[in-house]
Amino acid sequence: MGHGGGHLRSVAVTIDHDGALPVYKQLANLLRGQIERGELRPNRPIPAESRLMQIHEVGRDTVRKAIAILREEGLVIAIQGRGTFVKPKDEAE
Amino acid sequence: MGHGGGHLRSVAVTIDHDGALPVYKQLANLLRGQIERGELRPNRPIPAESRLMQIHEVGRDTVRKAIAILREEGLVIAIQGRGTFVKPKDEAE
DNA sequence: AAGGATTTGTGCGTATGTATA
DNA sequence: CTATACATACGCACAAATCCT
Repeated sequence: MGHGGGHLRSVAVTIDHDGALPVYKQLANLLRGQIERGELRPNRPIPAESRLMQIHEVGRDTVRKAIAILREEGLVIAIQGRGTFVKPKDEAE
Repeated sequence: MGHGGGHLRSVAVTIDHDGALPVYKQLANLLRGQIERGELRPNRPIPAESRLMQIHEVGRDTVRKAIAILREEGLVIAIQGRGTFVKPKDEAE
């Protein structure tokens, strides 16, 4: 289950500014993929907003909207002054 | 109870999306009433744009257009990074 | 204890795109 | 074509919490 197919599928690793999907949704999908593949590990911080802005060349508003999606999905938790951390799978809401 | 019954109150407290007046003008009227009745007090901030969006279920552009009217009327002053504040009555332009 | 750097939280300023009446 | 309304996107500024020196 999860996001579907277990076989190879092309997961976007770059942001398409002219794509059909809004940039913040693309970024959310990108980060979700990194979490699901373990590239961003549980209880570890994801890159800071300023880093994500640099890496993907987007504004802070876009970064925060993307992270907001992951927060609503319960995938990450943001802590003021510390960072945004990947939740372990068994984390209760 | 709820919204104050059906008294002869000419001041709208809700937004009518199908009303004759544009939503942003309705919202401006609503906020102006709250200021004049002292529900929004001088030198105090009015609810943030994001709050007004949630409360009245309108978009940001609509909120900003409403506030723009109050600014032109000299009722409030918006300060970037801080908020939008009710001007005291004796405030000079 | 004090100060600075980092990071998230909040809020306004502005511009553009899309849809509708 | 214009006015209204919402969504997206970037920028700037300040507050609050945390961390480090």
